[in-house]
Amino acid sequence: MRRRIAEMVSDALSALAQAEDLPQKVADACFVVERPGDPTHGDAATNAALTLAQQAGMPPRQLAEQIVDALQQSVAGSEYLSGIDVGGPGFINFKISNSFRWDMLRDIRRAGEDYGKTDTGAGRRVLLEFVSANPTGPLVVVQARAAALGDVLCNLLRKTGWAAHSEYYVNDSGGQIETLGLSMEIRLRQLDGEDAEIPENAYPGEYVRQLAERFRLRHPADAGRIWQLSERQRRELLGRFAADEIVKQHRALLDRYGVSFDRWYRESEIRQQGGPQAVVNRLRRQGLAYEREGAVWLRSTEFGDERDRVLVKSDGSYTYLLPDIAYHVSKFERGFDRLIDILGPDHHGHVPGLHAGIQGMGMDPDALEVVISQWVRLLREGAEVSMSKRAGTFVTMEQLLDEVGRDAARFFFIMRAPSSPLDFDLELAKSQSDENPVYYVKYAHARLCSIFAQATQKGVDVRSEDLTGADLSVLTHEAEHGLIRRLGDFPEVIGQAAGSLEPQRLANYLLELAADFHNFYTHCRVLGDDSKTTAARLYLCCCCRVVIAEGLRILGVEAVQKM
RNA sequence: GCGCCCGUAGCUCAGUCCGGAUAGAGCAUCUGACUUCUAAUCAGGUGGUCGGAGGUUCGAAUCCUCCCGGGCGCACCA
Repeated sequence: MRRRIAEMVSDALSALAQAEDLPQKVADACFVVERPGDPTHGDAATNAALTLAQQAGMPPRQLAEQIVDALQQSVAGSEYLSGIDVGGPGFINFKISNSFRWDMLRDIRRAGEDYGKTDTGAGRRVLLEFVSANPTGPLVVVQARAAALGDVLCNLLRKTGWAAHSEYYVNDSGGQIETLGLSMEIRLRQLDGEDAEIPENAYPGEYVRQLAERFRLRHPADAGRIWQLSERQRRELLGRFAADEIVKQHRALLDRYGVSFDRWYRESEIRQQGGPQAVVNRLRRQGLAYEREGAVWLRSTEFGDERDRVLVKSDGSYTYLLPDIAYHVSKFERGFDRLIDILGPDHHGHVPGLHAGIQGMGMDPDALEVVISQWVRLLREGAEVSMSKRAGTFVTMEQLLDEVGRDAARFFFIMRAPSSPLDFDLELAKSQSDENPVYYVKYAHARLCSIFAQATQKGVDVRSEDLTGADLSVLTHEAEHGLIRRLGDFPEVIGQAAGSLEPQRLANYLLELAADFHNFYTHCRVLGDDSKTTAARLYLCCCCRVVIAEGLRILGVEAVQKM
């Protein structure tokens, strides 16, 4: 629609230029057609006269009048436009016709859940990596945020025509697994009645003790035999066992959260395939890696990094960065031409090295987009819940889910821009009341379902063909027009949210849509005496329900029938 | 010190990418609306130096520069 209007304005400008009322260059200047914030200004507006006034050498309003004159012809010929005028400092406002509204509703009903789907991605392959928590302890609240974000982005990208895959990178190798093994060893000694202290560099959590108990239960034979192994072998065995168990727990918890991954990619796989070694070899060959003080360094300053980064430590073990570069190389090799990493706020220092590594390996660093998912601050009764592990007040993702539930948690995380630190009010998220935005949207959906249930009782089948033929011309109330207009915005919102990787746009849209619906519900009785009005309003309700349900599906929030 | 993010109503935040019409919601607070499809709702009132200062522009919350405040990062940790 807006594109059509833009063409008309363009044509009008050319016509004016041709008639020599305007300098030629005005005809190809830029302007936008958008929806005005204030509905009384019409359904679409262009700032053409404002941007071009100076070049045309006349006041904006006067130019606007001329453009409007030139547009009159085409507006009169369009079945989708019903009016045009000049407003404010020189905006040209367009009013859409009723037939446009009706056609749009029919499009929505025909498309159903496919409404808003686009082919922007053209089937190109994109890989989203998110959460990727170390398997050394329970998932925490920031990871719940990243999980919701990644899952919703994945849905949005699929909705816009991308072949999106989600992946979880499991750091199941390296120093931290050894540390985990050490922690297990201490706990096993304690279980055997030894008076073993937990050293500073081990994980102190209670969960390690539970894992140790499980190890004894599962492998009673090994539990005695491990003490004959070398320290290194023992810690590796125990660390691996614990990490595997923790990964299983993470996976189960994420499942419960409604987040599943297409693939769990283990760092140990990358290592077994020799990925890190291959990276070092190639970088060395190209002079992009060098040895200094017994360590191998990446010459990342070559690519704009502020300092070079260590790839292989002087003790021969890898840094986090090296296998991660190898992992990203594998992403490209597996045919993904766009990569999105969602990282926690404490990891952004890692990005320049990764970019440099990718570039050094001959890949396009711009193909990797990094989204930083910011901190979450938990509030309880207005006070911050301290997240200190030592103080023992720290809240895990599991506790959060137990307390507020999946839908509220996901919606709250998605409501805010990823780059903004988030205050999560536990009381508000839990409250089953009008204060809670999650319920506001869900309630709109439940209300719609309730209307359909009533309609069915009265013998009207909302899925039947007779509704398809409803006469939509009776939808004339302001609340109806507002709702229809909002429904028409859905594809654009999807496009924006997916394009900017900012799902909060969709959450905010759904809140606005729900508000429009509640307003409509209050002012326009659906199941009334007049069967024509009833049919048309049911038709509108069908469209509204589809859009809310589809929006909630993308957010991973359940669209309930009853509340 | 350097880099990234944030600063909009009493509180929590949209809006910033792509500059436009009197800057929007929710919560809090005040006033109204249930014999009718769910009042988990609706209508209305109160509430603003868009962190500050310059600059660009016909026009700036939005773009540029500088400054202030808060968070995070700057390891042979991950």
